[in-house]
Amino acid sequence: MGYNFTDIEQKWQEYWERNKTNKTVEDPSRKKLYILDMFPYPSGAGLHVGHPEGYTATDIFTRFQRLNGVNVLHPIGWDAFGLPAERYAMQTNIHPSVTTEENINTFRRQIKMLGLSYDWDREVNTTDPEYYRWTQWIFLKIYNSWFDFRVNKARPISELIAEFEKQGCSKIDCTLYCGNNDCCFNANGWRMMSELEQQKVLIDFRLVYIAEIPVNWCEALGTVLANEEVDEWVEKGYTVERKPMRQWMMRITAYSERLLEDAAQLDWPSSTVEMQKNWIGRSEGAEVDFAIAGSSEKIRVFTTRPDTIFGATYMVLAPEHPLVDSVTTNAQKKEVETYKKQSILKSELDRGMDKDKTGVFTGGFAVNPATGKEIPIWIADYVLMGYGFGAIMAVPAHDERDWEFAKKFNLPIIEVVKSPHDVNENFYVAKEEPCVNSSNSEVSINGLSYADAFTKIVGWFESKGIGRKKINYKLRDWLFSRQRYWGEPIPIIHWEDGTMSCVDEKELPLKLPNLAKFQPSGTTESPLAIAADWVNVVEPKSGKKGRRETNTMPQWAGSCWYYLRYIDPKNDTIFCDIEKQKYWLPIDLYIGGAEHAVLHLMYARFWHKVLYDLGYVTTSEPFMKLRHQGTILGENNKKMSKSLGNVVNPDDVVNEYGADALRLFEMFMGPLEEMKPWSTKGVEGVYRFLNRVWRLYLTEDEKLNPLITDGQPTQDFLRVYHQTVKKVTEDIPALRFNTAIAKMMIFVNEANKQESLSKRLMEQFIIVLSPFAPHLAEELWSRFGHTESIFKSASWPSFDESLTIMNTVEVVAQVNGKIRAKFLAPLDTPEVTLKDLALAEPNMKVHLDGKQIVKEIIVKNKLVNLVVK
RNA sequence: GCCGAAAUGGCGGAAUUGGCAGACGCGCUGGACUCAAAAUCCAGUUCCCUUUAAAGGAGUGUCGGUUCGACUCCGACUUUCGGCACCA
Repeated sequence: MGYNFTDIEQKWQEYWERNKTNKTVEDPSRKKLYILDMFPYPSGAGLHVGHPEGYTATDIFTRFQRLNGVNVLHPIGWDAFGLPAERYAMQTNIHPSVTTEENINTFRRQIKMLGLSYDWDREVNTTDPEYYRWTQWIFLKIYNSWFDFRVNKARPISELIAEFEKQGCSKIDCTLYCGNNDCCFNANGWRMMSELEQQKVLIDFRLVYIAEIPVNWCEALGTVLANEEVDEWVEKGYTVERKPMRQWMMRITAYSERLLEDAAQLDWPSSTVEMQKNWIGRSEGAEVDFAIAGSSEKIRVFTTRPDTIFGATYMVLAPEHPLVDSVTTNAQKKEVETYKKQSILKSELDRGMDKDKTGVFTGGFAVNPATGKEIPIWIADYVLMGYGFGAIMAVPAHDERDWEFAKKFNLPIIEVVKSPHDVNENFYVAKEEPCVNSSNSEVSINGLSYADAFTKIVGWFESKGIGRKKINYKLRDWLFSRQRYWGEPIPIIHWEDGTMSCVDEKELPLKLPNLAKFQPSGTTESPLAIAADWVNVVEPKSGKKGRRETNTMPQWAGSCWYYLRYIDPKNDTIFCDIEKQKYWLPIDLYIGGAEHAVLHLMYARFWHKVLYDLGYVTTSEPFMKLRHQGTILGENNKKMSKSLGNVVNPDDVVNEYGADALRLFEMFMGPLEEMKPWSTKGVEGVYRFLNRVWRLYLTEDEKLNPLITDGQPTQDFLRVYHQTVKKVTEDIPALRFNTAIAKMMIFVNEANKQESLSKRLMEQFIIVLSPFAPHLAEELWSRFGHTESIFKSASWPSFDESLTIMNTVEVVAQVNGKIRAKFLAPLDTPEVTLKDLALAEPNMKVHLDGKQIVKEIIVKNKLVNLVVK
């Protein structure tokens, strides 16, 4: 029988709720901290033990900081749009909003049961029209923006239109937007365009645009998936195929450089920064144009090895490349068509699976600008349309893939970098050796190192107007539309004349229509297409007919800015007041799963940067410090899963041991960021500790322990106390909760040995314990006669460094680095005395007997090491 | 294949600046209390040799190096986990 945690925890949870103990308001006179948990998706399964891990960590930090007088914003809310609720609706015809609300209620109850100190007045829910009104509003802000590479930031599209009206696109490098300069126009040209033509031009500039692209279509789900999402669903057994479709895209690629650069200053796990870096995939190289023999057209390629251009013996286009048809000769047409069809059907995943090189000759030839020779043009699916220009110059001698391909199809291999072996036997990709066989009448890079050859040959490209230095990124634009019902409607109307317009800001939120059935529409459109009343619109003035966009936003949209809404959750004139942001931003600590390393964390940074450029947010980065909680495995050391039957339900743990025990155990298991297995015995261990605390303070009949008096503590116990305060004070900000708890256990063990206990110390210890076990702490605090919450009436105790130190220390005596004796000496005993004390140890004498001391190492308060021969 | 992280008793882990390896907890062993059990309390618990103690030896994934001294620093390797994967 332990203490009655059920009553105590319920009592204090009700107290906090009634008294709004955790309510937070701006107070410029106080230091602030914004401590955030990753937005939970309220699934039907309820909370699992992984949730309380991160939540408890931030809660302890929050409570600790509040006890230190810091004004802490610590909110929670629900990322509630998403496919599971919609799939449930397809099966049952129960509206997703109904299941969503039920799930949220479960999550809220469970989270409150854990005693987390959220300010519940700031709770947000992405499916609430008052919330997604602003998601739509931000979407429109992004849509109505363009990225100006001249100033490296987003600007309102109206400023671009103003510029076009004045001077056309003369001051803009159009190649960065529409890929060529062919469409360029002057001010008059712009004015002469119809509205539809103008809109088409602007599409290439907007940060949100529609494109016909091959996407990952999942028939069973009735929706497309982002590249990043494909694996997840394929793993679950769904089939994902490639299909060209009209899709909404967000131009995240415009921010490649800034997302990369700014990541360096963030206090994030290095592995996460590294993953984002790899995802962005910056590489420096050159773009070069290869003329097509017998044509005025050119093939543009990206290469990181322009130094090897003299070795380019053939070219490869991606099967989807727009020039494929025009370079293909009649003789090769059939073969090329067949190959194209095959590879377009294959998903990128399938293409990657099979590393065996395949391809076909188009019959066409290009001219290598360095050698002047004609080289064959092939198509092959090892060249991807989505990277670079979807075309490569193949240098088989110095590239693994090109070498394999050349070997298979008998294409010439020419050594242009001095290689340690015959390049016909194997490729050589290293950059250490100088160039060879690389000269023509205008330029020679023979004998030059990689760096010098790179500079010289790119200089030659530039002088000839056929190429230039180029930085390329792996990052691709974000596929933003989903053919779903349960998501934010995209506030765009398509008119019968082909033009598009935004839903007026004043009409937001554009609410989801009520549907009775949620099955896919049968076409590739979302179920919204069925809601005729909602979809079809007429412009009141002109009578022009239009159709609403039926795609909805992906689940990531709502979580891209939720942390801003928490700052100002009820504002109905703006998504977040800028003055409030100035106080609260940026987020000082963000804790959540590592599975969001690239997706959520990259998308949110992107939106934040756009809003920053447009002047709606005050910082360039949202999350300054990020940590991931480690996965909690089942008791059998395997990932928790229903099929393995090793899932632990927090409800059960709380029922049996209480929330304080659950919190304490999750923190005691090991380092926050590491993966670690659950242990029911371990929960019992910390539960025993809480009971020891209870009994230390209260007698059997719940009277204050009579040993607690106004007397003085012993020197030794006073030291343990100060050591405990120090350890916990230092460990909490460093998120080392396991060692902080260990020290508190030592304190309680020592306290139990005392013949009398200082009331002052014992009261202070409750404060030290309170961030970890807030319910128990509140209860004990009240037993000392306090009438207000510990978190309102107490402040974090200070420690005296000098009192943490022992005045007698144990010193180790070593001979040749091996411990031969230990002895006690007063603190700061001089070295000479330490040596004498060591020499006096009987066992030292044994080991020193007959030997000569050649060296003495004496470390004050620690050790004496005598080196002998 | 490439990038990143990790490896310490029977188990989770501690030792953050090179200075007593194994804090704290679990488990286990013995004891106290009890008619008995639970709960609680006390003692012990890295391994080997030893009747015990003293004393000794080995020991932080493997091999080697630096150092008076290495879990900690350096080099090579093994294994596990996470990510990326024809990215030109």
